Amino acid sequence: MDELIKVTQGPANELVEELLDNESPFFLPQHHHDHGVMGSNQSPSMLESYLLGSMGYSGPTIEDVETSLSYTNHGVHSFQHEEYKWSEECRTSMLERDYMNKANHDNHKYSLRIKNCGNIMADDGYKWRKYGQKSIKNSPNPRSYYRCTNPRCSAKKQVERSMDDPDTHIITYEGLHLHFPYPFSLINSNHMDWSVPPTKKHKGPQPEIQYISHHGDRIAQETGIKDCLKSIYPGPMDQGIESQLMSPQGLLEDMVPLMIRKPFISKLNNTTASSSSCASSPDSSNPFPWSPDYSFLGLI
DNA sequence: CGGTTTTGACCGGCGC
DNA sequence: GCGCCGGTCAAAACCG
Repeated sequence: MDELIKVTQGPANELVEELLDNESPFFLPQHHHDHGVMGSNQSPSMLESYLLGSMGYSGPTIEDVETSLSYTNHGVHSFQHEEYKWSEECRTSMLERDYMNKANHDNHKYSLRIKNCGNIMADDGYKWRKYGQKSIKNSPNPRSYYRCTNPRCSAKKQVERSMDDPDTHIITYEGLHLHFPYPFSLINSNHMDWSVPPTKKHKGPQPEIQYISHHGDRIAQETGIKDCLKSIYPGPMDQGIESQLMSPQGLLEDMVPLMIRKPFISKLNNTTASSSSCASSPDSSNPFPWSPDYSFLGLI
């Protein structure tokens, strides 16, 4: 556990190296990686234990989400704001006020109700692979099962339409993401070329999610987010990279993962330098071997 | 051709 | 023990 604490106290680039390293204490072999039963009988990894124990982290609380909502919106466009809109084409895709199903809040499992427009699925910033679909008893809508495409990550989610509102998706997340969302992507090759922004775009129609207020304190809002990103970004933060990070696609800051990550990021912000002694990545030519879409790692 | 989705089979938990 | 139900697997189909 001392090693874990030491890692969190290192500078951001060292932290990333740790995260990239299979031998890192952060990435001890996961329990029940692909065969775990969703539920309470899954023994936590050391990371989870760490989050759960030493840091007093017990999964996202309602307060975390509330705090993150206020953080990401800076009071500029509250969810009660009657003029609040995402865009002309897609106005909702927002977390409803009753986004959290407290009944499912235990065991790192929680549900969100996300209202969409049309068929556009809420993009929470992670890449998911569908691994199953089941029709649910007493429900006309099937439930889809997704796993995070990052092989280091055992996060899962289930998505189904609400019975009472076909525009509302009920998304149940389980497990902790061990990386950042993919839209932060800066590397689109097998080499560490931070200067080349990615050209890959999402498939299909995407909601025009706008993180910048239509009305208010845009600069102040950007500044806060930039500071947050700079504290965890492993490479030089030139203007191009910054614009990528700050692109509308890159910051779905109102969505779930960042809500959960935010308390942890604030801890990273306050860290001081230390060394780490861990080995290199298994494939040093590709720092992100699981997917070119993942540009840098983080913790959720 | 490789990655993703679909879909029926399989499995385990749970209630009766 | 049996049946139901939800979750997962894995082969086939699909797609870019």
